[in-house]
Amino acid sequence: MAITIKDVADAAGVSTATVSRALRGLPNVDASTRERIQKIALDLDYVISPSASRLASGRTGSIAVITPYIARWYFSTVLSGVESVLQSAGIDLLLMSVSTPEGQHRLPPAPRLRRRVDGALVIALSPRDAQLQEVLDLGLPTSLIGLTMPGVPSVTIDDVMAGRMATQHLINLGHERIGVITGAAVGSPFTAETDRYRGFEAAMKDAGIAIDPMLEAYGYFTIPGGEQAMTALLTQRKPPTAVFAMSDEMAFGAIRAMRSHGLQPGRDISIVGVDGHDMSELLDLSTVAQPVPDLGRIAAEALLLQLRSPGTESAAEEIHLPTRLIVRSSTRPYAP
Amino acid sequence: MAITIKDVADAAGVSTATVSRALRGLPNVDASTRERIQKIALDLDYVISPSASRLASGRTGSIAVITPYIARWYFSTVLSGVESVLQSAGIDLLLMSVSTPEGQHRLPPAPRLRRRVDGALVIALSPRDAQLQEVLDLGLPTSLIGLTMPGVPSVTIDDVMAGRMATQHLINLGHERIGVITGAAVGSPFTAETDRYRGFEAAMKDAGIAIDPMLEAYGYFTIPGGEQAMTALLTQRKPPTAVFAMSDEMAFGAIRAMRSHGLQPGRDISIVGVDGHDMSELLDLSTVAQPVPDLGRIAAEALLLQLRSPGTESAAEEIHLPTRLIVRSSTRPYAP
DNA sequence: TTGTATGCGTTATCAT
DNA sequence: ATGATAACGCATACAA
Repeated sequence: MAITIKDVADAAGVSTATVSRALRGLPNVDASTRERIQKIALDLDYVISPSASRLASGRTGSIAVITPYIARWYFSTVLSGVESVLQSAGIDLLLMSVSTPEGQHRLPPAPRLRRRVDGALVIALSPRDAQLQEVLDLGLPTSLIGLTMPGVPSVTIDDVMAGRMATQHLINLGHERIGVITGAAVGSPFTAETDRYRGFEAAMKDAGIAIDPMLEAYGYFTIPGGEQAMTALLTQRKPPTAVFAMSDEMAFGAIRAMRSHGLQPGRDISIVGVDGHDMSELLDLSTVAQPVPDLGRIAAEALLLQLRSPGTESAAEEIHLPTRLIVRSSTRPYAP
Repeated sequence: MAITIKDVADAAGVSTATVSRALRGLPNVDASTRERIQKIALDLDYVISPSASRLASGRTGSIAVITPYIARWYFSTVLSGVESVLQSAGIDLLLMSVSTPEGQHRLPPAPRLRRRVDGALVIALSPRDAQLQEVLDLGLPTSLIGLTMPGVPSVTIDDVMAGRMATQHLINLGHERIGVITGAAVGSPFTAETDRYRGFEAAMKDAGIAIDPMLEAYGYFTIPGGEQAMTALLTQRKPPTAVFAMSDEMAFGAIRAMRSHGLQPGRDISIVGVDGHDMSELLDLSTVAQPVPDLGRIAAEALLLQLRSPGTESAAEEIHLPTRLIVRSSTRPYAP
């Protein structure tokens, strides 16, 4: 059927071993023979059989990306960053989504990884997720994106700082009744959400402003959730004059709720999000932008490095990428 | 190192052939021995070596998804549909993005496909894309999503109908000066864009309304592009009273342009898009919604079917999924 | 129903 | 620098 390494070897009058070495750029191959072999391989339209190569070498040349969502902005954007790096490196990208605690029925990821990838990249699962633990227990080289775990390499932003920046921005504008839209009730430790809340707390404390528990609402990191949360805040006796939404998508929903109530973002109530979502500019939303494609890119590069350095149990580096506050018209000075 | 089929065979007191058959659910295996083998495999924590299996069988158990973008809504949403089906089928999903005509430097997809996938799914490339042609020339079972080509199975919406529905909606509201925001200048045939334009033309013709070339603008299917296009339309001597944007994202940009000019969607100028983008509800955008996750799901299922039916050169079915008009407040009756 | 034996296409070890 | 050859782990045609 297809051309094999043997065909190339015969055509070149050398052994398959030499062809293998030549084509892979290994040393100890005469320059002229290498060149000849390369030309013949090209002429014959030879492509290596990945299965055979993998079986013989033990390496798969592919890595898995494990994510709870594919179609959401943050996740697809991380994924695009990962993909660009892996493509350049000639590594196959296996995509697998996993169920979320609430989510739909899916196969657990760990069994699907065994013997088929050299490493894994995990996007924004909860640190206490059992599935995540199973993946880590596989002992594969793994990097985390958007979450941290002790002893595991990761790439994130400084979420405490992000929460602080957003909150401080509102405080600087003179706001004191500051609401916050978080994800859900129970925040597990070490999550982005928890860290952002800590930043919120710290900024409020530094400013000497008491946190009003009535001004907290759950938005579940979705647009409808943000809308509901904001509606809840607006129907309070004393609504906030400014709101910190822990994601742009929740902020979008919040803006919608404001409009439904005849309120205008910025003019009537200030709101700031986190993400730097594509749509944030469109909606004139102030936000703490994170370099999402870079999160994916850098995590992928770190993982590749880990794969290439045999044995070197890297020091489980935690990489933090910088965020920046983008001020738009959704946040304005407090004007009673 | 790892457990092999031999270990399972020895432990069960049978041959590796029987283990292979038993574990893959092939017939001609005694029920009791199969059960015993399964239990032992489980106890031993045996997982099959994909490389070895692929090498021996010739099948890879994986399919590639080829897409020009990963982080854009349409593409990531299609991808999520594809992924759910492939995961259920136990097929590996190899993700590879390709360069667009304008796009960044990337490796051509075809060489990366050879000998490593059983089939390919292509999302919304141009029918005249050379890369697409190379992929098709590979002779792999392939399904197209969001584009059609003679002789190749595909899953799309009826784009002519989509264009017609959107336009007819505006006409029904009494509009006559109807603008249109398309992708770019040269529309290749058989593309969604061209078809949507044909639907636009047909609806206008049926209504006896002349098409004003001055009311056409290019939005390049992006938000900024849509914004520019709308700005161009608004700075005409006689701006349109309604606009058909060929994608929701271009409509989003258009809405922004309208706001910049102090105009309100629906009240001042009506606008309708195509997609049913997550954000369309948030922005109260009327749109012709397409079942995007279903496009991916159904294409994946069709491809799986094709892979399972050996030899059956399926009749290159073109599947069209239904769209539906969602009316929101961005479109209102013409009121001079 | 089960076992035997060969082939799948490389890589890597050990010679030369 | 190059060659010979034994793995690599499974699938499958053929026998039994």
